[in-house]
Amino acid sequence: MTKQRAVILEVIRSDMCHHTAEEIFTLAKERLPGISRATVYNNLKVLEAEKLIRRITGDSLSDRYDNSYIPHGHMICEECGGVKDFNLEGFDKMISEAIGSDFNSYELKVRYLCDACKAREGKCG
Amino acid sequence: MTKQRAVILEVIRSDMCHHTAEEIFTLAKERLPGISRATVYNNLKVLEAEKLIRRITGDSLSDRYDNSYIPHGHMICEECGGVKDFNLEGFDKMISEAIGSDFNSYELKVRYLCDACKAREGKCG
DNA sequence: AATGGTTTTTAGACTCATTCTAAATTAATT
DNA sequence: AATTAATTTAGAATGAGTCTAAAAACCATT
Repeated sequence: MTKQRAVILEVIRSDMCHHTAEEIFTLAKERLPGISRATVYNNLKVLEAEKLIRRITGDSLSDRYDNSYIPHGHMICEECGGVKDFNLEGFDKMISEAIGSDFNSYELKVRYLCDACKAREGKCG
Repeated sequence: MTKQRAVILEVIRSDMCHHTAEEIFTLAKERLPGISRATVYNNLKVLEAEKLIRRITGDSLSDRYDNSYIPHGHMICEECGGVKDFNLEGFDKMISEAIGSDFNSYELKVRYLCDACKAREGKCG
């Protein structure tokens, strides 16, 4: 665990946002001005392999990172792009039965309209 | 519906594979040698907006396309990369309840080890 | 079947996230 | 301290996807 890797992990754990690699790079640079982009990418891979973080793909152009490796759902507002976590009771068992096998992990993204954007619907401005 | 768009749709519907844009481009070119990559990308967007196909993101470097717009799960073998479809009975209702709202669509990917790769595990060669 | 207007296609340039590379640095081990 | 292995760095390279501007196809109306 180098100091670069520690800072990257701290950045990811410092809030509940799902940051992109670029955002993590910017935040890490505030503490380690010399850190390189490649180091961020390298360590994001290492940290995911160590199951300390989880990569979430396909929400935006760039991948994002979740500070928890434990699988859970992501609900994404189609209007504002905001991402929230949610859990599904008994979901693991349900998947195992559906696919007829154990599994290693899953990724679930639900696209919806969040309350704030729903309230704004149809209004001007 | 131009002839380019028709060919692209036929290519996607011609098998149960989840092709990348590049693969679709190559296959479409066999029938329309003059077709351009940009046309493929444009039409994939149009076809998804029309709910005739569905984009699946994050399985590999490039996006893939499903010949059905109806949401369903994808089970992806971590060893060979093979993708299969599967369905979850009553899943829609389960999600609605979990997120406390209606939703527009979802994407579910499960990573596992397929039977063929499981059988190969630990063997040499 | 010519007209004018809109939509689509095309080729290639462009963007941008991510990966690769090779040299330099750091950490770990003897 | 010397040796080896792992990590970091800067920048080049890759490659999926987007953008652009000009040409072509399509459409509705005379």
